[in-house]
Amino acid sequence: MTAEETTLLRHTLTQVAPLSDAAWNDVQPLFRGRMLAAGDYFAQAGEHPTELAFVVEGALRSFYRTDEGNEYNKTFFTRGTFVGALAGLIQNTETYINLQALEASRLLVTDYRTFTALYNRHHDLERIARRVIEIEWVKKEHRELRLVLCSAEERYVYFREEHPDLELRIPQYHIASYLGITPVALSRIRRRMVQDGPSERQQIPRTS
Amino acid sequence: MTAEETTLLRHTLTQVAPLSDAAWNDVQPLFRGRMLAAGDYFAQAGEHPTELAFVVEGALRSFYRTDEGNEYNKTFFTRGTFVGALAGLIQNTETYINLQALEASRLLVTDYRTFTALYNRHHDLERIARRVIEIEWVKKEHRELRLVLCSAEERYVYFREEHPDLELRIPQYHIASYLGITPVALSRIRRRMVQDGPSERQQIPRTS
DNA sequence: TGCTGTTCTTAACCTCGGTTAATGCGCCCT
DNA sequence: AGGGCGCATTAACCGAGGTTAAGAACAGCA
Repeated sequence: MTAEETTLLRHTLTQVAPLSDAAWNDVQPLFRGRMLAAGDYFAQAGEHPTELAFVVEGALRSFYRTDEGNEYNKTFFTRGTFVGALAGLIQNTETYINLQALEASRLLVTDYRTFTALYNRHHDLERIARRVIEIEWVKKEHRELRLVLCSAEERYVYFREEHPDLELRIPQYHIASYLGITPVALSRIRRRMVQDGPSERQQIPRTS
Repeated sequence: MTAEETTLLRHTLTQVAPLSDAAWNDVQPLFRGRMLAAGDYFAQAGEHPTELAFVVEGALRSFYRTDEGNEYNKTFFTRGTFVGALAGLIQNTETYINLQALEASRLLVTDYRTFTALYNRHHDLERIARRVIEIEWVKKEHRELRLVLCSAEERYVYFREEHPDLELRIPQYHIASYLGITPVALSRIRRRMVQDGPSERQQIPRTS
């Protein structure tokens, strides 16, 4: 773990709510650096997840795989975000979500139970955790509204605004899966957009 | 506020995580009873929300209204649940969500800022808040998966399992809106189901 | 009793996205 | 150079759900 990496982690935590030096001194040694190659899994459906990570470099996706083997990309994770099989960690159950590196990625990894145990000693840390999950909840609400109220083309435009860097780094079928459509449909949409120009879209409140 | 009402509130909080008597003694006086008639609003889009409520009796819906006046029912709230324009409360901004009573409803209402200020004095209260929002996050994840991976018919079946009491109490167009379809489509689905019997459905992990 | 408003149903037509399959393109390998 | 592979595109067809509009059932009420 380089100084730059821990600084990014500390900075990210502090941005959410104040973090005391005492809490940080307990938090910092819990994390270990880890490299993932493209295609490597950080968590797999059916496993009981135990780890939480912070992305320093690279990109990951969380996805759900149906019984028939279809995949739905739920979220993309890039530099400065936390990644983990949250539902499994929170409920202390097996996860049904897969977490996979889309490219070579650098993570800071901690044991989730050990981390949350610190909440007892450091109230400020639990406050940060509360704020983080609240913010994530709001993001989920926005995503829900887009899924229901926006066309696939509108969702595609939003994706490009949300992840301007990602579009060129990952294959289009991953983007299609994130939008909840097939690669064929995304290709049609892209053609329509270059021919006719992007059409007007619903104003769904923005995250951040 | 009757004793039965405060008992339900305390019981609901305690189920999430331990609640000290000291914290409860500070929490309890913050809440005031309020009745809503069917159709009354607890929060309206464009307002800056300040209140959080606990449903003791009745039913409410949260919904988003598009620029064209179309409504999408995001959630139903019934006895024993918390209701509020969460995104607005959390981010201290105007809300884009409406909260409306679907039938005569009894709420216990508190000022959100006053309530969250208690987190400073009572760590256990902030823990409960963290757990509550975590659980809500998991519910949102499940809803997202259903929206993307399940057909309208499958979502309808899930709705009936999730709210077995509600189906008979509220008009079908509210259910259709919750499912993200039109009343016409729901009517078609209902006919298909009584004729052919409900079809097989995707196994999306259950909430609760 | 009839009028009115609300909700649900049904039918006819249309659109968007799914499905399947063929084609093309770039890239890696030997 | 040639073969193979992964990915994007395109076309043809299909089906779920949207749209519009017309009835049916029912309740409230003068």
